[in-house]
Amino acid sequence: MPELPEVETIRAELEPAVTTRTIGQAESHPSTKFTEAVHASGAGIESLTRRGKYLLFGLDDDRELIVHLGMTGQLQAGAHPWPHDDYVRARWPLDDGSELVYRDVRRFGRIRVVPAGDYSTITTLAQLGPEPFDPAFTPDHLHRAIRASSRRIKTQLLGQRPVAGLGNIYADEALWQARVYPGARKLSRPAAERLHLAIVDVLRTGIENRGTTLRDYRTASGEQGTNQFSLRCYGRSGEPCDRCATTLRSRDLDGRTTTWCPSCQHR
DNA sequence: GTGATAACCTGCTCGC
DNA sequence: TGCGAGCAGGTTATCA
Repeated sequence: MPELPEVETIRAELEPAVTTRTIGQAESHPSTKFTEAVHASGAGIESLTRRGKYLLFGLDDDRELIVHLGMTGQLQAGAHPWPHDDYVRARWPLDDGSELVYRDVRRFGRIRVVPAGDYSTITTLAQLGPEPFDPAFTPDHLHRAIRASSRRIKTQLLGQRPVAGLGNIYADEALWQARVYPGARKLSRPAAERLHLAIVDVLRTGIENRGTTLRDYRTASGEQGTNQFSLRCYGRSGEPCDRCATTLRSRDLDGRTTTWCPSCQHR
């Protein structure tokens, strides 16, 4: 389940392998989620950046190849990234003899090719909140963004509008660290300041640990991340809270399994 | 426009 | 051992 730290880790590893390379005749899985991969054939790759959980390959013909990894997406580049198994959804051969390969078991990912900067057909990307490490992401911004909706705080965070890049793992971790109840619909100013700090901290730690590998996630070089050993809330239902020893609970919140401490994160 | 919910998708785990 | 049900969850579409 690649979130911002996982996508950033993959981006940083892929960047030197793909920038300045020219794409040959690409291949894609027939699902409409992936068929646009072939539209990048013949283009040169000028840059590889990230926005939230999206990878943006800047092409030399004023277009962008956009890849979202969904739940189980993996990207690797090299001479022989993967054998041709049933889960490879796209291949982009590169002019140095290597290839960029996208593999996605559950097919929740998406590949698009759009005019550079035109995200009008990718709603989530077009309406993405600020990057967590951008000066525009402030406690005040977070406070105002949360107040603008009556939805649960965790649901809003997963919606990518208050801040870009959070998924279920890092949202649970940040809310635990900030002592904010995930099902709350209002956020006080002091709580917004704690949550702002926590979001930045858990994502920065996640990047330093090269992501969280629970099942499918691998870096672009095929290695596991190590952030799973730093998790203090997500996936620990039934275990004692690191802060107060109260047993952590989990429940379904708007369709997402949510873990929290009923004592530290009181309603 | 907003909020809630279903659907997509497949490997894995668990209970029988 | 084998089978079926349920679960995991990011994004999009649909409906109220």
